[in-house]
Amino acid sequence: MSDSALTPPRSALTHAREPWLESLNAPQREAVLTTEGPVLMLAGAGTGKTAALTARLAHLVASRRAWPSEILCVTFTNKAAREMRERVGGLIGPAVEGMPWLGTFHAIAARMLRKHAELVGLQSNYTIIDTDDQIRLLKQLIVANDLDEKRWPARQLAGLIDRWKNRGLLPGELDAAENEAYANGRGEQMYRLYQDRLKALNACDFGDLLLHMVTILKAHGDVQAEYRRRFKYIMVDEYQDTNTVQYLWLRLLAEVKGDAGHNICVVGDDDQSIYSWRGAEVANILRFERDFPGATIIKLEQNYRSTPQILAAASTLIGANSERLGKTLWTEKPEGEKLRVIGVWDGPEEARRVGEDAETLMRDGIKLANAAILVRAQFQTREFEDRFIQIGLNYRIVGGFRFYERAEIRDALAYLRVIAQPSDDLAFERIYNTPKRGLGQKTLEKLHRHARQANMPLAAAALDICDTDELPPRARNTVVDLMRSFARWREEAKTLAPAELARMVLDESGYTEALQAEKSAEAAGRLENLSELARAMEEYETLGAFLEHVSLVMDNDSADDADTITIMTMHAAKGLEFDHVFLPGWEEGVFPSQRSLDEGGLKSLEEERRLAYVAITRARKRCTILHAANRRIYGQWTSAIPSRFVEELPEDMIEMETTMTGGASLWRASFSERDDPFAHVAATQPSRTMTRGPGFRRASQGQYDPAPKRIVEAGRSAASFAAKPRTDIAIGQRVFHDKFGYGQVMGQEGNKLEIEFEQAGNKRLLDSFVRPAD
DNA sequence: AGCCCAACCGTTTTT
DNA sequence: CGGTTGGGCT
Repeated sequence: MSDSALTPPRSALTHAREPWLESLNAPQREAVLTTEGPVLMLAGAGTGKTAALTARLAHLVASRRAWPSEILCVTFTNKAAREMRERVGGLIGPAVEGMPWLGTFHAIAARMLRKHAELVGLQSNYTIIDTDDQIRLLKQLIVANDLDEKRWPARQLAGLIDRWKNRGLLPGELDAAENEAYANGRGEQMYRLYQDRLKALNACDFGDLLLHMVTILKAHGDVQAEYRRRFKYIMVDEYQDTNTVQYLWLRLLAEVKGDAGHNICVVGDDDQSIYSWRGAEVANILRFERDFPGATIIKLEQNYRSTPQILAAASTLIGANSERLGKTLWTEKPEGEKLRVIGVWDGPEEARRVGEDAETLMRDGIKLANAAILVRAQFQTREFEDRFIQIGLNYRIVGGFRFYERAEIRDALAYLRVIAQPSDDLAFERIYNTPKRGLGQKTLEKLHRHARQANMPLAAAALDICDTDELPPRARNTVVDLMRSFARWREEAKTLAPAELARMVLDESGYTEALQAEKSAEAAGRLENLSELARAMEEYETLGAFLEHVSLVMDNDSADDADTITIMTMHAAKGLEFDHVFLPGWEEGVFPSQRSLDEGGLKSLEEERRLAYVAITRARKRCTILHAANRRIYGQWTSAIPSRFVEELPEDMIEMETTMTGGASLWRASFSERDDPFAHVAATQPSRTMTRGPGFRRASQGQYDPAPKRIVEAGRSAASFAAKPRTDIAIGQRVFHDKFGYGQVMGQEGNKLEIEFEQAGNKRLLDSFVRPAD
């Protein structure tokens, strides 16, 4: 169908004008040219999904089927949206500028909601609160309703409410069991109270953005009709990750009564569904054909990324799952290496081994940026970090706290929010005693009481209360000062650039000063982050514009160009690719994780398997899987058998290696434990057992001598080949390190330093990790 | 109001 | 083991 010969002249013309079609394969082209009716594009890993999606978008515009403003194109992350915009821009030029409806689910829903806010009792300038505010608000409600916050933690309630919202459930729509889940049947009541409180604050949380829009679209046919008319085409990326409320929202926008359905094209891969724990429903993609009858299904199966060996291994592994739509990846790439499966003694050895391999890569002239270590859980990163610092290997850990989640950034933003929106109580509460200015719980309570009585926001109440004698003189003076500052800042905000205002506020509030006084490594980092924030604000004309951006775009991609190996979770690696991929920790209890084995049964085990599939398919050239016999988890030495996923790999695609004496037989012994008929029943398998045997003793007493022949001496390690000692650092000098803080240089050897840290003790590391102290 | 210590807990993460 | 949190003490 995709061939131009089969389609009339128009297509020939199209080809001439649309050069991007040339580089697509047949199914990709079919996906681009099938513009009418529902389309499900099943795109396996590395099959050029984004290329097809962007080409389709470009095609719709170039062929005049729709104006850019008539296409709704939804992604999950800002990164994906940005990438799409850039790539489409590369194809059709500045026309993308006029694509207001290309963005994340949340950004688009927020935009719609601004327009129709009054239909759910909000004003169009509503605030979007994040998880932190959400928890604090719930905590207040829990206490106010005489619930024991210890027994019924706010986190748990927040989790429940999130899940309800993900499923599109309003307070009145919970069934009995659901309601029982919190505080003996008070879940629904608390949910309702929370929603009321949000409304009173003119705020909503992330879940509400979509849920409110679903409510509006359902109840107001005119609004729904308006959007249906507007969106001639709808495209959805990563459809397997959609949750119920997103699905409902899409249906309301796409469905046309009495018709086969709108021009909705969804792209996804059921085999890469790894987010069920945050509400994603694989069922959405599995059901697509039934939801949108007459759908065209197009499979992208030609992989442009990996070697045949990597694909075969991944395909065999995922074949063990049930309920798949089923795809078979293939490639024209030449034969490559087999996958390596390496068994090691313990965690430290695993890290040493990966470090050595990375050094070998460097010696062979391969850039470390082409390699990645993908772990199941964050705790695994530590072992690598320790080792890499020791041998001076450049690394980068992706994940952890994101920029806008850091306390100092959130504090700074809270100040700005109070300036922009005096009614933002949550922001006010956050900073009214940050930095410490001697206002405590009691003052806050009085403010709250006054605010409630006078029915005004906290900030207004604070101003008001100073005319009374409700507060003791000291507190009153402090509050007066603070409110004067806010009045002044609000005045400045009218003329000053946002970035300048931020600097002024941080200065005058005493925030900067308090951090400077701390003198710790952390504080220095925080100050750095704050200037980063101010720098980021330079691009914005108004404070309001910046805050809107921040509430939805919470990402922090600092693209540094240093040649570093990347350490990140498998989840975070989805969508990325690397020549060389290391997959450590393939042990029962680590991967698949103990929790997935204990809870969730087969379903969650299959999700772990999909995660393994995602991880393997990140590799372009070489994939190295490791498993350790012993590992320290939560301070306890634990021994484990290799992951069942290792067994599921096709034998002829892998090369086994073990560094342990006794060799493979030891592992075979481990495998044979699974002859136990219950071994494959997740919950009954005692997969992680404590060991008090020789292994435990040897490892914990540090007497284990790692096969010395394999260890590259630190002094000769690859990192120091290009040793260019820094001229700005000398022995005896005081230096600063982001993680270890201040220290004194005790020795220098090439680009390596020996430093006696004030807090962290003696360390050897690369000079690029430190800077001279001021 | 603020500091310190003990108890607790411990996947994956976006917006 | 190590980070966070909350309660209790000063």
